Amino acid sequence: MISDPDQRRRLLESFAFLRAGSAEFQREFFEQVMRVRLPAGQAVCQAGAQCAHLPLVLDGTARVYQLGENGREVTLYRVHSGESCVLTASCLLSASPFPAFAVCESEVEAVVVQPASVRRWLGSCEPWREYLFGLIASRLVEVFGVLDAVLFQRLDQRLIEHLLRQAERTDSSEIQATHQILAAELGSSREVISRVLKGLEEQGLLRVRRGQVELLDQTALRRRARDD
Amino acid sequence: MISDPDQRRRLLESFAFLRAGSAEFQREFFEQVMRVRLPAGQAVCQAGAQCAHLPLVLDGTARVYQLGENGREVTLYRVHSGESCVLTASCLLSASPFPAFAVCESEVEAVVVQPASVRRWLGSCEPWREYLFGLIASRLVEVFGVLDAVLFQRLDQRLIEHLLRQAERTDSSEIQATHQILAAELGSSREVISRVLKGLEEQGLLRVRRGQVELLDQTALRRRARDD
DNA sequence: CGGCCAGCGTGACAAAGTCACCGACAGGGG
DNA sequence: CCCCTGTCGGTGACTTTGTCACGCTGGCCG
Repeated sequence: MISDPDQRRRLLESFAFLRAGSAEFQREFFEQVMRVRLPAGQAVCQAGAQCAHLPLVLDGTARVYQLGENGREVTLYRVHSGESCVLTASCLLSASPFPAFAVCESEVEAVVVQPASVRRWLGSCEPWREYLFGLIASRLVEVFGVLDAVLFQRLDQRLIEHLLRQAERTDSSEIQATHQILAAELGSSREVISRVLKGLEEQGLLRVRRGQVELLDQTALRRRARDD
Repeated sequence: MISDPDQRRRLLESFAFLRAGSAEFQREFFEQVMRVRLPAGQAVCQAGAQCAHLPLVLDGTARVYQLGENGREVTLYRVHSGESCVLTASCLLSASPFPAFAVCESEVEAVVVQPASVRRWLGSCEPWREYLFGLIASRLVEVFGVLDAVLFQRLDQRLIEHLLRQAERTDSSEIQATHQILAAELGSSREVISRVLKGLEEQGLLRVRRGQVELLDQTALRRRARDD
């Protein structure tokens, strides 16, 4: 139950489906939903677990990833503010076990919805339906993209692309990340990332320091990521 | 529009959501839906295309796969009788482009639903909602499984698993498939499949002939797939 | 100061993908 | 019958990627 008018305003701003919904839907939404705060590093879902709630993220990001038996990882996608985790949604609606892991990357502020409410609103609220299906579709596309990258693209290109994206996101040419973290991102292993980075450093495209990578020539890197 | 009583009976048998739906829903369904027959080998969807209809398969199977620029493929999942293609569904509901390819493996008999009907029934018919969400969830799980296999499992084990599944499906120890087809199934390349098969043949686990693989010692193969 | 440990480098090897090329086989037409 | 052609499979040489074992280093903390 959300009663604070400020919080209600915040939810309305963050979620278009809520603005688009009827007054009854909004009333019901505020009544049924619960606010939660999760610390950074908090595990949200374990593979094989049943999902008990659908979280809608207001602030912060969570990372959803696969884990191999040898300890290797791949990031599947991230849940940002205004979004929700489709995997959770579909597991919850079909009572299948969650086939991956999720963890909070930063402190996460969210509201959680009971499965029963998720179901009911699917029947009663068109914007809510659109919202969920939109999420599902975009996630599917993302996951397919990951699979495509893993199978059909060279690691150096993928690494460069990721570094460029990261630089753009933080608006800085210095990316704070250990080789281990980059490996987990791309589904590779630390040693390989080390080697590739070293190669790129020898070509003068970037500089490697403990815990960070500095991009030197972003245009050359972009070119390298495309054709090579 | 489906008017033939036999066909209607057949649809009712194939789709539980239809049996579970109200009389009005059934009437509307039979009225809105159209029967199609696609020959084996018919391409159903191209990457980047917009989906115009949601197909519900009555008979036959379709294969959904990713295609890399160098020509390599991976099978993502198959659509069997009684099922439908979630990718199509979600693309259609969210107007995103289809991120993969789909092709009929055998002759396929299906009914197609207009996007408008898909949407309307989501609002009006609970069993239809359950059906679609169930499909989405199971596909998601499958695709995640493929990604997991590609990243974290050895090719020989994956190949063996696939051959064993195939043998079980056709209830025969002889699998009809070229190395090329096996490679496309697993997201590998022909040469590698050839080499792996040769290795297994040298261990006396199977026999390779032109266009087919004969499994000799299924228990040993099963053991090999597990621990190795 | 010394120990500890996360982060990184490296060499040797194994697994997988790529490229080029060849031979073997099947089926059809002359 | 033979030859032609296209599909299928085998092979060697090489590259890329993953794995394993080990060792170095810089920073933190007792």
